[in-house]
Amino acid sequence: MCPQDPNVWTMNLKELSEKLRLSQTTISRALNGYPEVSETTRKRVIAAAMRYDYRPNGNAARLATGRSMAIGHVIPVSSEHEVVNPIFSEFVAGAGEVYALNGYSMQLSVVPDDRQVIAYRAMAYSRVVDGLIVHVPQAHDFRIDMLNEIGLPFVVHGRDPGEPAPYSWLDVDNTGAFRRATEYLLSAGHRRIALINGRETTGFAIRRQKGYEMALRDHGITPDRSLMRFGEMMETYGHEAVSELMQTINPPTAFLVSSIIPAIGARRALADLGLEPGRDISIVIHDDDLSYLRNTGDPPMFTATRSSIRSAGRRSAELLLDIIRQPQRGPVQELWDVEFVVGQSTGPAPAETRSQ
Amino acid sequence: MCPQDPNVWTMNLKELSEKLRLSQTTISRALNGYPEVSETTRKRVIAAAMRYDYRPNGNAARLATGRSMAIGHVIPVSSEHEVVNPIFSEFVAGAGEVYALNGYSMQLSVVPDDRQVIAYRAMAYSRVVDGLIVHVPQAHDFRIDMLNEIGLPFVVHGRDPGEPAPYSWLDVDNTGAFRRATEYLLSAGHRRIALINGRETTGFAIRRQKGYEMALRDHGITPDRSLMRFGEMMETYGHEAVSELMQTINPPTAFLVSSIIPAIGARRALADLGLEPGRDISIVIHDDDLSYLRNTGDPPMFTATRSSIRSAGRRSAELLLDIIRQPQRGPVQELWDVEFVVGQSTGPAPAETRSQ
DNA sequence: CCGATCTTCCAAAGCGCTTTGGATCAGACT
DNA sequence: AGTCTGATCCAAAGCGCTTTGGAAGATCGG
Repeated sequence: MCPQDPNVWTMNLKELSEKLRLSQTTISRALNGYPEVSETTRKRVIAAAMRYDYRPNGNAARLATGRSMAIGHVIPVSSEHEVVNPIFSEFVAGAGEVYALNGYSMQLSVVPDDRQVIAYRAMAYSRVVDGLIVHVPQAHDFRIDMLNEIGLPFVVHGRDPGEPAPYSWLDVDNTGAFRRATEYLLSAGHRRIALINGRETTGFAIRRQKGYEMALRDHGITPDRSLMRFGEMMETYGHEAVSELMQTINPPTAFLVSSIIPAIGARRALADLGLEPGRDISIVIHDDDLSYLRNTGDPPMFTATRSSIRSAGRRSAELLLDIIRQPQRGPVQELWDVEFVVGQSTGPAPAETRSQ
Repeated sequence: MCPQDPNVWTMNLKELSEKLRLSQTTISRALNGYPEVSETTRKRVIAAAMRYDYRPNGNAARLATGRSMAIGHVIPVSSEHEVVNPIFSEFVAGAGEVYALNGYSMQLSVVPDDRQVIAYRAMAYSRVVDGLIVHVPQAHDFRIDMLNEIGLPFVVHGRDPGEPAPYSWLDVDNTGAFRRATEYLLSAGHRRIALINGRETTGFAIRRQKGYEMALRDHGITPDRSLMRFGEMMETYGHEAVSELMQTINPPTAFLVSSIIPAIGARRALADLGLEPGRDISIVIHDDDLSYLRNTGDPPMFTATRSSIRSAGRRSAELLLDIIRQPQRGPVQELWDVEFVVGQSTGPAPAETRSQ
């Protein structure tokens, strides 16, 4: 068999070198900006390359250099709900910008979340990527150990809540954020505050719960498991969680919601009951600043702890590229503070529950 | 310089062949399932490969075969709003499933929408992908001509509303869907129906507008440009568009909204005015069936034309892989019908405007 | 027991780049 | 004139796989 490509055809280096009566070396160097070639021939080469529409074969270059100029991302699809968390697209958009600026491309693998390790392993070992971003670390995450062992550069978005093995990560201060948010509600007189959290095993959710419980305990309140929910970031999840909680004998007067998506469901559930956030009940969200779903308004519609996930994507990519360029440097870490903004969705606790 | 990889190291084919005292040929064939090798040696090879953790170098394989086993997607970021359309992540998730099932990977390029052509060209010519998916075709789309010229397999999600050049596409019947939706509102007595559409240049938006106008004309209504809005798929866009339209002297009694995201903004704008969809005013949306933002309920919260974007991603990927496997076959096309579901967000037109 | 036919394996030639280790030549300096 | 030094350029050796075109060895009918 001929190596396929029935139609696609572009000139290769050898042919171009014959046309130009120059060696392949010179052409390669001219095009890649090496100094060993005179400016006049460089110009000549570039002109010819344009004229004949010569493009180096990426796979050959990758093999020759040992660099793939690509970064891998594994996007898990919740096997339970078939949901792909919308924060990924936003994070990936941020990271993608940085890759593009630096001549890197991005390799995506969309896999059911229970098959993630396989996907990471495949990417790492096939050497088609020079580095990886690890998304949504869990407690005692396999992937971190595996990648450390392989020795492939990687950056974790978030932190393994387990033991602090040395690895590079970028995270927001989830504990601090949710502690702050809870304190805000407490100081407004709320005592029954529900937490509509993310999936229970994720590092994010664990830290957020911790911050929430710390604030409660500081005020002498024992965290009540029945006021906490864990789940996938879906609108319906927020709707269900809030609907259920509002049907209990002693419903919460305030909600802490892990993202704007379930918060929209939460708002809908409250609207079903004729309750208006900010007047009858309070909502604080964590706002990832999704580009298509902004917490806008003046004041913003939701009181929120805010941290741009897109910026996190950008910065994670930068860190990763730095690590790739300077592998000798040890792990880098970056913890981001979270902005707290007061919006329209919070108010004082109703008097009767307040005195309770 | 050594071809980098300071840490990462896995055994290569040559070394494994020496260990096994077999030729590289035999090992390659054994691992790739060719019949010219006995079952006993195949077992031996596989066992050794596992033991020594041998993984073929992907870039070498790609160069040798001429196949990259990768599909490219170019995701545009609106340079105006910095928005990445959330339907992409859903489409890509669907396509990604199919790629994974067939041993393909996905290469993503996130670029400002005005630099798309460059990104497509780079992907196509560097031969690091075996095919491409073209997203959001515009009228007289450059990319289609370019890819046809290059001869790289591709599938367009949507159709160029310009001249019907021969190319492969998968589309939903946007015209039919919006015609149907408009007719539904007309038959409920609505006469002033607003269209909150997508970006004006996109094939989707053009076809939807066409369907909307056809239905209006069928009922003797001249389409009114002042009732149409075009914009990025953002929550705030829906909010602004509806707020503005409701402030006019003769506001619409029904809205046709291009996606659930702006529809949420629309609903918020109406809530600001104390209006309840289904009772005071009507909304019909086009529902892409986003996994994290489902139009659920019984009946669903929004009356909608529904078509799963995830399924479209899956199917587009299948079509593309078929084309790659059988390049001699001509372009394939697939037009999907759209489901129409009546939900809670529509009702009869208010009496006063009805008689108007 | 011998040629024919499978079966099983191998040596070697790519794939299209990058990079090493010179070679060549002009100009500068003794 | 002879040597040295940069400035240019080149031939050839990889990178690690796949695939071609045989070559042995085993099997078998006659």
